[in-house]
Amino acid sequence: MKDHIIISKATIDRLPLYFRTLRLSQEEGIDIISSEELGQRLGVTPEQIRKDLASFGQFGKKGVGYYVRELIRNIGEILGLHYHWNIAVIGIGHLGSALANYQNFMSLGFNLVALFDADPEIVGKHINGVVVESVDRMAEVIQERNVHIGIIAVPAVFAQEVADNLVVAGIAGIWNFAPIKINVPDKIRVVNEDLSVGLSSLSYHLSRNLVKNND
Amino acid sequence: MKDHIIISKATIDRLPLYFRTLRLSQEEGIDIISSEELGQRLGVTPEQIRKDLASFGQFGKKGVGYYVRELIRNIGEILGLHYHWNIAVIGIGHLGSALANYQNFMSLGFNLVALFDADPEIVGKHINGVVVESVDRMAEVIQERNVHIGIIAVPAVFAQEVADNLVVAGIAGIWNFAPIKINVPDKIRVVNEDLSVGLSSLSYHLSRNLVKNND
DNA sequence: TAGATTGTTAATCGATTAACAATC
DNA sequence: TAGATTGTTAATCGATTAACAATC
Repeated sequence: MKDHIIISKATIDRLPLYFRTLRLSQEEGIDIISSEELGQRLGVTPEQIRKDLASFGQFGKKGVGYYVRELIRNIGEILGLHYHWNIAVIGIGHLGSALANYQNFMSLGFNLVALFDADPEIVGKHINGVVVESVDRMAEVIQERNVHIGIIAVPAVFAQEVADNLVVAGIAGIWNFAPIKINVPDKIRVVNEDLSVGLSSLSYHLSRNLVKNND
Repeated sequence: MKDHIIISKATIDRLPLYFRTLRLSQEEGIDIISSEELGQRLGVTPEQIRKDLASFGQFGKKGVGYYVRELIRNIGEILGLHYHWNIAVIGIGHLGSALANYQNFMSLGFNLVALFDADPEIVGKHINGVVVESVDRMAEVIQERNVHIGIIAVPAVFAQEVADNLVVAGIAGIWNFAPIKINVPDKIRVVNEDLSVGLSSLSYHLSRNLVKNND
């Protein structure tokens, strides 16, 4: 693996897509797939796929294609899914419980090991086999259960406070669903998931259709 | 508005961010804001903000900054939020109900007007003031209630079928949460929301930290 | 007027697409 | 061997950053 070279964010974001589509192909009994065929299945050009993969090594066989099983393993390792990170969800409202129940995370190899909420009514409930703890116990539970990734699903006003506590507790990465910028030390990795972006961009494009049709 | 020029996707995706941060600033009583100050608040460079806004017109005052109230209105109109699109959620599982309850959509001006599920146990329930209809009635309900945007929150295997039905019913845009590529006619706008991308990219970066620290 | 800040043009950087030699 | 398909290099395209003139 050429890990001295910086890989583009766009490439990294496409890898999960490749991973998932390859697994589907595998279930269909496909053993070997060309970049052409894979590209068709996920709406990406074959050149793009070859370029993306080539930045990590030579996974294909010229004149043949890619061995599906092998490529799945390789992409999984590139993404670090084989580490089976322990994840915790903070804020067990509608969104938090949906995330706690989201089976796709488990199928990617993540382990849900802790849930937290501030509401005494919710603390003690079981979701997806995990009991909801009080946020007061966050630091100790995170250390005990060796949580690597914290998923913030609390209202925006509490997000920074939760982030601070996660950092103190020794979390490595944060996945933030609160619609607000959180500030953390540089060594902590943060990915923001902003649900209003998708819907707003739809709105933008639909409006433009209206304008165009009125020409 | 210079709508003959093609605006970059990256710019459009930042507008909702500006919009939200401006509204927060407004609540704090700020009337005028500079690109410098706004940039600090959302972690974007001031040049980026000025460039983005300038592609739609001249919204600021040189030597002064941007009038917050006015800029909010302008960005809202660029994004087409003033059209108050009618939205429907299909698939009222954990994720679907979380989306149906997500207040941020309402605050952006979207109207939740319909919910659909295939499970008779779920049909008839009320969520966020809207009753869940059977998917069998999708076409007629969508037309009756003039639904513009369909949010697909069904399992991947049913996503294409749902998309086809939405298209037949005359939907304008689709927001797809199913982890699969859906095929629709070109005139239909699709935005894919892929929750496994964020978590996988976190995993990727955390793995690289491990590798680096072992040097 | 002097200071501040926008809007725009030019320079740089990064990502995608095209082309093709290498090779299975 | 001939055909197919990768991996890589070069060319193009697009987005960000830097610089600064315009002007409030």
